[in-house]
Amino acid sequence: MTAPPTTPPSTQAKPDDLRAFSRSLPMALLKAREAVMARFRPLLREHDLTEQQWRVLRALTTLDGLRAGELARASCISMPSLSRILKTLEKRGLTARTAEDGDLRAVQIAITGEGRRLVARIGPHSEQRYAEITQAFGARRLEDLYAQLEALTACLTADGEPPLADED
Amino acid sequence: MTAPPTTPPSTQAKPDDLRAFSRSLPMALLKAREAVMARFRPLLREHDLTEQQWRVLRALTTLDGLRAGELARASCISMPSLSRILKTLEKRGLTARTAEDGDLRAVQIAITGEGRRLVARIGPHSEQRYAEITQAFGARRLEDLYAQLEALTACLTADGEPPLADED
DNA sequence: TATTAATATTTAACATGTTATGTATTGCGG
DNA sequence: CCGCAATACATAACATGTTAAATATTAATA
Repeated sequence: MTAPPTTPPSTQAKPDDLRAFSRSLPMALLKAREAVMARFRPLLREHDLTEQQWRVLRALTTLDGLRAGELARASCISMPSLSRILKTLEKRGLTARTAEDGDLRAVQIAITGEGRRLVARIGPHSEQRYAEITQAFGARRLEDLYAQLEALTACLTADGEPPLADED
Repeated sequence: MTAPPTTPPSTQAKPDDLRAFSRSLPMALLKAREAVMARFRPLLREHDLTEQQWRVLRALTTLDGLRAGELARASCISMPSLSRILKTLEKRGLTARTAEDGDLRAVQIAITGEGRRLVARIGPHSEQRYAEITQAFGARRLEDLYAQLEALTACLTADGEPPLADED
């Protein structure tokens, strides 16, 4: 009873639901992400940047003058977190806010010259780590993995979940 | 100009390194994980459990009497976080600590009867969400994705990184 | 125009991740 | 037995994730 319906191909004799636990998709994604980030964290730490701060700067380098909401989506950071992160980055003089003309609610975020210089300094090293990972895992396999991850994300975010359930 | 990048579906001609940004492996893994977790979070929320608390209870259901360090590794949670989580779970009467005989430093963590009952109540629903995901994405593709994620993790954690760099 | 709903952002409260440090216990060398 | 490194946890400090509520501004409507 309560047999995990996943029924993966190669299975041993294990206490029934243990395997279902260690074979958790969120865990697998978490571990993979951790393994990847471990390659980048030391580099960012050298420049006193967190992973998320780096994502914000990186996004602004490409897409400057974004509104906060757009920046949040582009960097995969929630608005509350972004608010705090921008406060920190502004204190360091790496970004700046400016109110939008037409809409006084909106704020446009820009990266400063100093911010750009920092990204320019770190960028090449980051690319190098990326190249190492690509080489270690294989460029083709990596492309394949990208495709599968995007497919999974699309498959789960597109629809499938009725907008809202019911009971609190 | 500075067109809002709200969900650009097909990659067009974009400023060179934008793609490198949106094609970040950590981001891809993050998005996929988010998409998956979105299916489980409402369920856990109904029972006032966070994702990490659930991982701990789930691990203890299978492997009871683990030491804190072992539990941390099994559930992919850092020791500092686990310490806090166990405090919360104990207050709710779902887990219990007991000192180990031979080694007074070590602590063995056990799940209580109430904890087991809670897991038993949530488990089937969780399995159902899992089955939905499996069906939506395809069982075979999912197995393939597992294999690739594990390969990537192994490939990056095995070696490749000299133990420690140099400068401060 | 006054009211109200919707939008963009911020703040608050709590839980967790990350890094460094503290504390108790064990094990070892002298 | 004593001093000391190593081990197993716990705590602290800061940054972020998550959820809900607050604030300010705009849009919609009566």
